[in-house]
Amino acid sequence: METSASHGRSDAGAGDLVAEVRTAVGNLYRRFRSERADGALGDAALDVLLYLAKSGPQTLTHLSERAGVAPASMSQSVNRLTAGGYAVRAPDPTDGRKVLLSVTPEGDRLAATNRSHRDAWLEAHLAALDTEDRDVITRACALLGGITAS
Amino acid sequence: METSASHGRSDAGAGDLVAEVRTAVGNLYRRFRSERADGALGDAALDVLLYLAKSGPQTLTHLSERAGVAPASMSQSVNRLTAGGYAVRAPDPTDGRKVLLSVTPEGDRLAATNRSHRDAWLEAHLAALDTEDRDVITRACALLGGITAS
DNA sequence: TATTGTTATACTCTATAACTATA
DNA sequence: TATAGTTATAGAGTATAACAATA
Repeated sequence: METSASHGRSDAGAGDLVAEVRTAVGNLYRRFRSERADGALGDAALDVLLYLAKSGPQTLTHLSERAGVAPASMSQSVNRLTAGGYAVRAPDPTDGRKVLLSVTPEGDRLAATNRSHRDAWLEAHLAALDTEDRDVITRACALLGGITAS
Repeated sequence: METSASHGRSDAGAGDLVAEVRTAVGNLYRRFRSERADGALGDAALDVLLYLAKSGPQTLTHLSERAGVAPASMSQSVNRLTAGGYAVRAPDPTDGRKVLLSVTPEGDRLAATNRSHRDAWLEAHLAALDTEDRDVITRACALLGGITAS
């Protein structure tokens, strides 16, 4: 008998693979969301903070597009950052309609704390894999990233 | 120069790989959540419905463990199914403490509608890949699934 | 007019705490 | 006592609609 799953036959395997991807992605995402250093910020707000800390000031539209959410949704995630004193809004000097979000020193501190903690769990497991297995995951991320980008 | 990303070097690549996995998983998850046939049910409730329709009656505890959420959270997802007439609660004949969730004929119909629609987008993209690429994704899902299960 | 961003409002999802019922 | 499940309550995340300000 053919082992259609491991050989990846075109028609028969595609449906099953969808389920496998859904399960793996769902479980990982939920795990990510629960891996936070403290309760100061939720996952979405923390993700924005980490991005701002790494990439410098960004406009709201850019942040919302990156996260794949509506501008109004991002505005509220940003509200949680500003309410906590982790970020500030400033007008864009070249275009008065735009707002530039920047991280405060306190936001930088929180970002540093969470960056290491947030990824520690997954990083440890990935480091335990051998080079070949990590390469498989790297290539799969690239393939799946190409799909979501399309 | 070495192409460290594609070769997956042990130490240097682990941190970057975490970011790649986070990005790919986050983007896919948000895409999944937005791919619903209609507004009758949210993603979590729909996921339970599809599972029940496929696997038959299950207890609440089993459903909560499968989804990786608290029993109280699952009870409320189930409430949305029963409120919409898509599932019913019944006592377990062998243990009065347990509740068995079952799908109604209407729930079965909604499940059938959503199952095809929900997966259509990803399935089309996966089918467009060649056998080798699909195999990479299959193996990556298995590897990542092993990590979340641990 | 088009773009950028905000607030108002409502819904889903999830968690913890407190409770009931059964084993 | 321990297990299975529920309700109450609260917070995060998201969306749409309506709005203001700037280009």
